[in-house]
Amino acid sequence: MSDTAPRVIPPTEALICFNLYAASHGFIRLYAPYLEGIGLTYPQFLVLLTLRGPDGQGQPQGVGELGATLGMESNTLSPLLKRMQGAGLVSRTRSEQDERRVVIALTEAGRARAEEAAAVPGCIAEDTGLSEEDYHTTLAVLRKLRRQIAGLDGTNAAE
Amino acid sequence: MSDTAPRVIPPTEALICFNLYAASHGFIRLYAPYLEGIGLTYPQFLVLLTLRGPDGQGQPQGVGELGATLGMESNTLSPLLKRMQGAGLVSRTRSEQDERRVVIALTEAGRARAEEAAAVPGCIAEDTGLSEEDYHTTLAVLRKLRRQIAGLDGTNAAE
DNA sequence: TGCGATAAGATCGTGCGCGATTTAATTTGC
DNA sequence: GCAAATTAAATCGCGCACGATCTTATCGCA
Repeated sequence: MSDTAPRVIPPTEALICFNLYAASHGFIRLYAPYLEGIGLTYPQFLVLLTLRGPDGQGQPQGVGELGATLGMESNTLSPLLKRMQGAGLVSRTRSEQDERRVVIALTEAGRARAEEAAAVPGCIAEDTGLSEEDYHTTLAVLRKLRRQIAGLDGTNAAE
Repeated sequence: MSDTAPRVIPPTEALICFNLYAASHGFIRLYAPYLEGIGLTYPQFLVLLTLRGPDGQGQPQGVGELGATLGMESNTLSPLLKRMQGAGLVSRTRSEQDERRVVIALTEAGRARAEEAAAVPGCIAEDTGLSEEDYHTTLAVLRKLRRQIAGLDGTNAAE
């Protein structure tokens, strides 16, 4: 039984990046059963929430805007959005003002699905049993960390 | 210019899981140029660090132990380790005591590469400009979070 | 007005993650 | 001592991530 516990502390445990990596995947595993229940993958869930907007009044947006919000690029989003279109959740239409742009909008089914999706984080929060205070501290630490590393990777060097 | 900034705060920003997701991928992007320089992917880097051990005196271990440390399973590790074997970094040998087990050991080249890998986190830490204090707070928050969600996903229900 | 530069998406190849299944070896129960 | 249950790893399929490249549309500017 206690053979499962590692003899020494693995070196990865001291790294912020590994703890982020492990925590992120851990959280996605928590979401999995809920998302599977409504037929979404985790990134699709994020896209749906973004299109829905904070108050359920989100507007259609281009692939690029969506990507800027979520930290994804067209090489990830294009196939993902095509799958979501195939599932009847979003529409993809070329902008008439700028034929390069593809505007993504929720379909009726997509809007309904987004409502279901919006309820999931609450369930997870309950599961984790994280206190209100811990929640806010954690969020603050993570957002500070993200700001710290934003535009540090060569892209977005200037603002 | 300021058109890039979102008009409203995206709902995903309020989620711990998205902030973990974004920060994790952000960090991996920071590591990328360094790891590319030594011919490693990020998960391969983690495997190499784990095998190296905290003091460079790590011992060979089974696929399962490696997976328990890194939060991966054989469906991820098996092909990954085969690629690392192909690159001459590790050896994969069936245990004689238990023929089900496959023991992973660093080759000489692997040990050398692990030393290079062990130097990378220091470079990143410099890049980020994170203070000693912030580093420890962040690490503490993340490890607490991981403990909070560990064994909450149905697997590992009991200890 | 026309042409080079830039920008928005799409496509392709490779390598993870992970659910589901398979194969093979060990342990357990009788 | 042997069949059933358990365990370790591998395999398969699909969906991200992401670097690199391609296509097409718009912009800049002489």
